[in-house]
Amino acid sequence: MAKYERIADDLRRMITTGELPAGDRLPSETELTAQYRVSLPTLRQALSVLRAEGLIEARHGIGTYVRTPKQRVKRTPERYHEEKKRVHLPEEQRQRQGAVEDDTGLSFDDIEFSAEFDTEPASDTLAAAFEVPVGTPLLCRTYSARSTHEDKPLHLIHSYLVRDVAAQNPDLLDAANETPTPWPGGTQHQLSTIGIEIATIVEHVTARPPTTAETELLEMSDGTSLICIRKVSTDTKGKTVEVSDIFLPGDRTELVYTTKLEPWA
Amino acid sequence: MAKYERIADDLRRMITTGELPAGDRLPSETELTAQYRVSLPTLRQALSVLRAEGLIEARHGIGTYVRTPKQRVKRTPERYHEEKKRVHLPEEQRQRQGAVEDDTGLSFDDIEFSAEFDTEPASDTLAAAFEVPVGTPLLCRTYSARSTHEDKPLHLIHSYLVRDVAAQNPDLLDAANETPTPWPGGTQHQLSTIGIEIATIVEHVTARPPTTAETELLEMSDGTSLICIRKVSTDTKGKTVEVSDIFLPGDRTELVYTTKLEPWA
DNA sequence: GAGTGGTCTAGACCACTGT
DNA sequence: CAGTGGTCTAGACCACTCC
Repeated sequence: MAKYERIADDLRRMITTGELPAGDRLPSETELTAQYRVSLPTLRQALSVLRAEGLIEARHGIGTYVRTPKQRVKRTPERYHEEKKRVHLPEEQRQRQGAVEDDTGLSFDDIEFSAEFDTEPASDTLAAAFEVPVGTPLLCRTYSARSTHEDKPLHLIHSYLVRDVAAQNPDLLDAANETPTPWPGGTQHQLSTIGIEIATIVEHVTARPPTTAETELLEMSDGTSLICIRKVSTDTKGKTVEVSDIFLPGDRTELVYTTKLEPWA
Repeated sequence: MAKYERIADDLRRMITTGELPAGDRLPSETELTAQYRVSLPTLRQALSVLRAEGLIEARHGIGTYVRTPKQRVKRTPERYHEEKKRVHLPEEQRQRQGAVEDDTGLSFDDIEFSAEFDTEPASDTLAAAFEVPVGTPLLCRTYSARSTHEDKPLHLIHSYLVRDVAAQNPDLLDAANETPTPWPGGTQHQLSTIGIEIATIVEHVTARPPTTAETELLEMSDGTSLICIRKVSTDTKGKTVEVSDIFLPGDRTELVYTTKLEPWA
């Protein structure tokens, strides 16, 4: 077994048994090289393993610390039921309760919101989902949200609509209607303005390491995973009307799905 | 910007644009050091970034390759409905169709199954879930499955039951009844033998990098995430009767959850 | 045996943080 | 300023794979 693996195993054991409690500072790199009788690069390789596993966190100029688990924001499909119920409420009520607030438990005023609109030709997979030719213009809306109290983004969303369909209500094409506050009532209300009722939402959940760009956008630390949800919304006739890619920081998110089974006769 | 970041960015661009297609071999490390005019450790740092992102894969003694995306096994809560329906079928039918087969589309004979039973004192979180005192003996059952055709495990599961409850049917305590083939009809049938009917299943989904031990157990490669599902099953009276921790390789799994919304009046 | 990636060393300098 | 982690070098040897 390699030296760096032995060191990583030893430190991991100390962390998981609580010998090195969460939040504690590890000895400095030079101290650890002396302790384990290895060169600095070798020691750093051991630390990089633990960093990749999310066990420790290095703070430049300060020290290396045992990471403390983050409070997780729960996200359930209940939000979609609530969003649908809100569609026919008066605007004032729609405005005060949005989907983001459902998830986070934060109030409307605590959330910083940003939206950016763009038009893109449909890729293979998106064209297939919408059942339109590849290259069909899609309205691509990019949303992000962050709490004003906490320092990190809550999510990053790319939402796709067929542009010609969305254009039936020109207000839907203008990002200005979602800046600085989101459209009151969310996407389901937006679609209702062009006669669309969402009947089914399917979420496809995957997870992978973030790219460096995603790490920066979501301000994720090393040793965390990115949860990706492809959300496909279909109307009452079974036609796909919206596709969203939702990116969530894996160390701060928990998805909750409830299945109710039919009772035996 | 650091040299290794420039190199990683350059190679990442070539991969994502298709200039370096999936499956292609990268130039050798010595070639790349010459090309980018850097030392070997610096170049290797650049490659380690891309490996952590899951973009490339090094094969010792052969070369470094652009990774090809894996076929994902879909997993939906539909399995739980099917499992419940099967409980009252005759054993022969139960045996030929198990939950693992539902997920993978593989037939009964293509799956290699292993089970190991153990008794553990309840931890804080498990005790809270079962509403029993901390330290109460729990039956901990560890399952894993792999396809006989493919080479990698499909999942790793720890299933917990209160030991005294399970002991009402001594067959449930004996791993021999699940080796080499799983209990016909799965956990829901097992619980039915002691008068328990599952009414609700809640899945809590999180994702994180695997530890080195988990990487080995599930034969995951670098640059992949671990999907963790804590599955809590409650009976018709709302009592928690089973808790499972399900671990899935993030690069080979897709979770699919469908939400049907109530129509507007 | 030739070529590949994996490990390790000793030492240097830089960048960040706190005092 | 001192102490910390971040980057980089030149060079060595090992382990694996293929011919």
